[in-house]
Amino acid sequence: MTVTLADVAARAQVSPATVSRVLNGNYPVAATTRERVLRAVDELDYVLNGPASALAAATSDLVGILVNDIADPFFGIMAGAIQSEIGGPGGRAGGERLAVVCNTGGSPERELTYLTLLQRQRAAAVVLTGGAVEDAPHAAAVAAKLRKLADAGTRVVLCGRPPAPETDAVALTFDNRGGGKELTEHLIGLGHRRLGYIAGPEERTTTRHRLEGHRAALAAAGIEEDPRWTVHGRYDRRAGYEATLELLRRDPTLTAVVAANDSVALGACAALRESGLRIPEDVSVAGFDDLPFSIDAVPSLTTVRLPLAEAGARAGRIAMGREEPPPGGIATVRGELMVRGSSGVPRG
Amino acid sequence: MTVTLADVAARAQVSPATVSRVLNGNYPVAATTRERVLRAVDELDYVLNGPASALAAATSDLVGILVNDIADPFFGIMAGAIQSEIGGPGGRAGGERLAVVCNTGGSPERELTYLTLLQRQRAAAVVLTGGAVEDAPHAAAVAAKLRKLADAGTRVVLCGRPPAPETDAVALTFDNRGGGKELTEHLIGLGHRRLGYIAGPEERTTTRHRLEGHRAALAAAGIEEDPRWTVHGRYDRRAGYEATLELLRRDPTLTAVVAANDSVALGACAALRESGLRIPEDVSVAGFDDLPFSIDAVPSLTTVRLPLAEAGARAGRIAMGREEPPPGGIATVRGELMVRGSSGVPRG
DNA sequence: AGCAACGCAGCAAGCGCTTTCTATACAGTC
DNA sequence: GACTGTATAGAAAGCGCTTGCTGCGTTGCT
Repeated sequence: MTVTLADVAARAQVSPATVSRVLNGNYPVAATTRERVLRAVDELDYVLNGPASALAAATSDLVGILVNDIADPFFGIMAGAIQSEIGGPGGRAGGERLAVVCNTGGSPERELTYLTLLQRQRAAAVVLTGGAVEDAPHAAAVAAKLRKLADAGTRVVLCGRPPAPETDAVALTFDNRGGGKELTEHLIGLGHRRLGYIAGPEERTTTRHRLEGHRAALAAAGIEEDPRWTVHGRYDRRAGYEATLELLRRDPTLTAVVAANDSVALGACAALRESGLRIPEDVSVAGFDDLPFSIDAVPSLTTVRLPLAEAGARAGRIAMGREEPPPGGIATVRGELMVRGSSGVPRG
Repeated sequence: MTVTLADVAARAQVSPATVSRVLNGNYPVAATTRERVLRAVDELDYVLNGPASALAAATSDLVGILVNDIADPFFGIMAGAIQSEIGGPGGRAGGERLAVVCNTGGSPERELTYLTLLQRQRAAAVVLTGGAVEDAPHAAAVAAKLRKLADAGTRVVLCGRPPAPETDAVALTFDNRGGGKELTEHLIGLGHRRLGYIAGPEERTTTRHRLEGHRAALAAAGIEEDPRWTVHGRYDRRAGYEATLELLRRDPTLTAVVAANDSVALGACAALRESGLRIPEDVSVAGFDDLPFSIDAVPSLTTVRLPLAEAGARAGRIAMGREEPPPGGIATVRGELMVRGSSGVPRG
């Protein structure tokens, strides 16, 4: 039925071992033999049996990329960059690896299950992207899994995710705290004193870090924060829309709204506009991430640019062992404040 | 080093065969024995060896999803929906399958390579999303691959992609032609007579179909199209921006710009605005797809909504054999015209 | 010319699992 | 009490590939 190595060997009049060596190219094979084998492979339209090969060699060419939300360009951009470095088809690398992205949907259980599935497949490497959930038991479970993966020879790297303690996974962390601080400092510098903050889901590290940065900036400026100024929600436009309405209800005198990310900011803009408020004349808005669409918002969004593609590419190279991990296994990737039209001097 | 089935068997004082049967649950095993085995699995923290299992059983639990651009929500939304139905961790389905998305970047070679890689892994199913490239040799190569995959027992389904002739792959096709026609009819109905069209890459089926719909509408209204009114570019905002500038240069009297998709439309809006033109007073703009951000554009985008998530979910179910394929293996999924603020009556 | 060294190919032993077939044990039946 | 039937567990034969080791023919050296 299906063509096997042995069939190719028979056709090329060599032993299976030789065919295997030609295919893997890590053993000297005479040029003429090689050619004969290659011809046979071609003629028989042979396709290597991945599982068999993985079993015998005790390694596979699978590389997993875990993302929280595949429909979100934040992850898509990172995943694409990682994948392009992993090799995969068309990547810069030589060997053909199957770089696959797994969508956890932000669910801790799915994250764990995917890790198990990848462990089961004896993945060559795993890259986890985006913020982690701040649940101690879950964090411990993930750490344990990562340790086990590493033990089994799987390279683990975290991209845009805080380091995992008790683990020697390489981590490329975004400086969410610093970015958040800078962003709010910018608004304060413009004269804002009453700033609403639309945070992400409570339990995520990213949420907490950005919020901490925001608060640090307020504190540094001697602004006392009103608890009513912070609303939590999901990382999407809808949440931004609703949260903004809520903020406006709580305190109509706010002059700025800082959003957890750009999508949320877009929702905030919509809500403000529908409430008859001009941006930035009446209320300034700021986002985070600088996704491609942010510059097209009207007015264009003041935000913090995260080098998603660069970080992803680097993570990919590290996962492939083509770049040295940063000293200590941890690197912080900084964002860059992008001041655009959505932020301005407050009225009055 | 690593725990194997035999280790578990030894610990549970049963044969490896029994352990395998407990794990696969398709053979009667006494409750007490089962429990003993399960306990051993737990105690040893055993993880099945995927490749070995795939080799022995001649099937794997991998399901591949091919997308053209993982950073584009158009694909992200579909992929997410497919994945959630595939089962994967947390999906509705029972068995745990590893649903993985592969990013072809729109490159025909990568598409082929990924298919080979999936074939090599003996994937259980493969879903190809998005438009295909209209290159005869490549189409033939893909068709051949798909046939081979199907022969090997892999279920193949196309989602948002035209049917593959000479293949019995199930196809859920978007009615790009109909949507394009309806969109342009809407603009014509508003009084537009000079409409620019920013098309996608020339060689893509999606591009051609949408453009055909546009032209059909023009023809039906007796509007003779000026070749200068069509510009081709990539499916991103940048292309939309540049193409719009080009269109304006070629014919400053255009009263409407129809874009290949929403991202392109966003770029078009930016270019128009920078050229001092108001939307829709001076120029109307229309997109396609109705991605989440489209409603947030200012003015919000008139576009054609494609039921991406629904189609993806259906494709996923079909791929898993949990839903009957449509009669004839081909179904057309229609879009819905969303009239919003970016289109209006032309000036004058 | 003689011996070591080398290059290249084959043998064969697994890799860890699934599954067919067989064996055992018990319960039910006449 | 011998016999058949049913339920459950085990033995063993691979699945298709990789790789350490062996073997042989040839080249290089003295």
